Amino acid sequence: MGGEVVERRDAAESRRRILAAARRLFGECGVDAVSMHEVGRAAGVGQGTLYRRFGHKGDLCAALLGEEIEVLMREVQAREESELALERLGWLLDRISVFNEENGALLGGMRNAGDEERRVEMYRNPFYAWLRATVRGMLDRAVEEDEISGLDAEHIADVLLAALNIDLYFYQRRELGMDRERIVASLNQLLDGLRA
Amino acid sequence: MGGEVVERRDAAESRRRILAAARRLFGECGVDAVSMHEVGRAAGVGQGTLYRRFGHKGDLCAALLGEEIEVLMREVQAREESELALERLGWLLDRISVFNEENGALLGGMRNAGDEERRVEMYRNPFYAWLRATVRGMLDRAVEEDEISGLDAEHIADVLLAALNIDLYFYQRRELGMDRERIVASLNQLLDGLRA
DNA sequence: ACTATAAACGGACAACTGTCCGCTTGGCAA
DNA sequence: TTGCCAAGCGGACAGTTGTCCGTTTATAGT
Repeated sequence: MGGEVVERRDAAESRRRILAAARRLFGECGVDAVSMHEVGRAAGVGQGTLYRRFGHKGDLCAALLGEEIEVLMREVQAREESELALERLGWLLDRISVFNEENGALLGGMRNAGDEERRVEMYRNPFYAWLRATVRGMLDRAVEEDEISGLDAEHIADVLLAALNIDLYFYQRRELGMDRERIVASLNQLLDGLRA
Repeated sequence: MGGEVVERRDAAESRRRILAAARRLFGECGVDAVSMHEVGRAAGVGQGTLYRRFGHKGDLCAALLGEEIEVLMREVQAREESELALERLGWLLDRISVFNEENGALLGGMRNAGDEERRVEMYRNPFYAWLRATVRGMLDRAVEEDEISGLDAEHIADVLLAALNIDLYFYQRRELGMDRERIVASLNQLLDGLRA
């Protein structure tokens, strides 16, 4: 196992240049206004090289989010076992809304998809899988500790995350004028309803 | 008011031909495998004509769904006032899951989007707006009648609909192996938690 | 019937995505 | 050091989306 072959030096350099160029261009012009060709040109690599590393713009966004995601994961792990599971879950939902506020552009970039395969790919993404497993774990724990009862934790984990998906979130924030606190509070009320 | 100018005869004929061609091609090859140019060619109209009527493939899918949507709307209206609001809502969620099963391909086509504008457009779509208003109305009614209490109906309406969005639905059905009944039952449990 | 004109038409075109493939090169083994 | 070759590279290219604009046509008014 662990057949991980190390990346060749030129390949690592290309990856670094691509990510740097993408970070700069996305920041300056917005994700949607930058084409993959522009990223390649700015990074000084050809299309083949670009697409070899990142199959599409969403991959690039996901890679750029990597660092932020690790911060989030560490914060979650640091809280482990420190309080009631349901309170930790409430905190996580709040934290995800903050993540949305801070990383909306890249999260949005990950959701651009031209066919069903791409759209479903979102849910297979390791970040989503981790969130899903984490939320589900908290729900399971809350059931074990008799904080709540009678729910399908696997399904409800998806429901809670769907409620915070970036497209809906932006729509609610910008077009419906809801604020972050209201959205989080409403989800917490929903969880409260499950209290045993 | 009602400044509705009638569609010119040639325009109406084009629309008819486009919808017929799209219905056939989407049915035969799947929405994603058919390009807008192919639809135009099959319909015997140019690109200009095609895009004049339907700004993008999602519009075309929405138009093809029109009839099914009207059936759904009439069914909902027929149930009006016939029972407790919360039961009507439970029924509607079940009905939406059936709609997903039957119209997944076209619903999916409406979600293909290459930028944020397009992604948010989904929520402005009249069908979504109607669903949203309907679910919210049922929740408001349930609060009035003291069936439930303490919830943000406007927000929860979006949550319930997000829980049934076609991408998540397909993922749960096909990759997680959940069945329709389980998904609907879990949402109903969630609603039960809100009972006063 | 005739004319004016707004609406509709169609296809060329520009931009973007993603793939393919022949050339180049880093790194290992002899 | 040399030679090998898998990995990497780049840019041409095919397919798609969506726009633009010169031409045609339905229809209302005379």
